[in-house]
Amino acid sequence: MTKEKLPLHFINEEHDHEACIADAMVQAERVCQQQKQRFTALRRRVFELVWQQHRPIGAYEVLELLQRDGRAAPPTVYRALDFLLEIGLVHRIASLNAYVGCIQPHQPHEGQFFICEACRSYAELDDGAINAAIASSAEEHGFSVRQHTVEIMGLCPHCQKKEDETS
Amino acid sequence: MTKEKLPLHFINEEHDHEACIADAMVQAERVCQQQKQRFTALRRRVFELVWQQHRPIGAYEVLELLQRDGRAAPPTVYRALDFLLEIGLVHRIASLNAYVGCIQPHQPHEGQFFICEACRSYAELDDGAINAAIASSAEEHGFSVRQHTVEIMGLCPHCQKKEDETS
DNA sequence: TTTTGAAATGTTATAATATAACAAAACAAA
DNA sequence: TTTGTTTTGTTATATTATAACATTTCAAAA
Repeated sequence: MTKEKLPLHFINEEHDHEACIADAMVQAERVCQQQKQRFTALRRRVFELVWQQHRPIGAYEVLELLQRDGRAAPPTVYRALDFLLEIGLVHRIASLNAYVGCIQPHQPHEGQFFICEACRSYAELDDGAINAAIASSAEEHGFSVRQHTVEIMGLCPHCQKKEDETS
Repeated sequence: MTKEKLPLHFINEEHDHEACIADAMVQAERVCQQQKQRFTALRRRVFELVWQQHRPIGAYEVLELLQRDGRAAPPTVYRALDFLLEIGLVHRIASLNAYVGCIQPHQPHEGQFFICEACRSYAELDDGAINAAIASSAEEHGFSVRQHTVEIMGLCPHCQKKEDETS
């Protein structure tokens, strides 16, 4: 489990990714049990593959990885991803046609994504101020919100530093 | 030109769409001149088709409409759309793989989109509070923003009313 | 006015992403 | 152990987007 309070996780040197994955698997297991959903071998494997990357990964990339275990076709991957999306274990990044593991699957949420264009690492948060600003703007215009997509592209702190050094 | 102060334009009964389109064409012309870009017949036509819908429209939908004028292939449409995106005359809605006309092409911006899932009409705004919340959250996490995607799905005021009546 | 080079468009093929439809298998509950 | 439901396999195909190269158009130079 990460020590940070914030649900933010740009990957960096200190990050213990083995532990991070293991933790995520346990949490996922729990979420499925709670929701009385089957965490089958396939679903577990797809979730693990997505989580391992720790960056947005395309469905066909997942497929390639999955095919190392044996034959598999697109619907297999999409169905597993759809399941994981449904119960909130992964999120889809619309602007990249890609998927990321969800960092706080225990409580349903939508969240916002900060994605580094250099190293492709990302951070997921559920920022009260952003949520409030959207809700307030929606209310002002009489719009009733069902779902929101907030994807912010740029450079993570680590890659900014690298960029400064080269220039 | 719409009389509303806000760059919001869910379409409704009062909306004079003929005038709206005509106005948009004039503005687009001006923007191209200013940026010394050619507003060719094709680009003009594609812009007009997108604007006419007044809702997010897919590239292949544009293609179909375009083909009524004569033969055309996907790259033709994508190139025109890419041009229009580049100079800010249209926006792409990533979560729908679709395109919308930009309501304030004279000043570059990114904006946020409220999209009605019932009637598919949309509103574009550039809400200071949302922008500020994103900027502040980014700063807090040391993230440097290059571009943001904010797409909010739900029901426009008009369709909420309709829904209330039927239930 | 003609030439010329760049920009735009046409055309064919194909890549990348995603789903439909139906068959087989796995599984949970009766 | 049966039965019905859920999950997965499999084949085909839909949808969205781009690569590569040929042709045309156009504006500005000569």
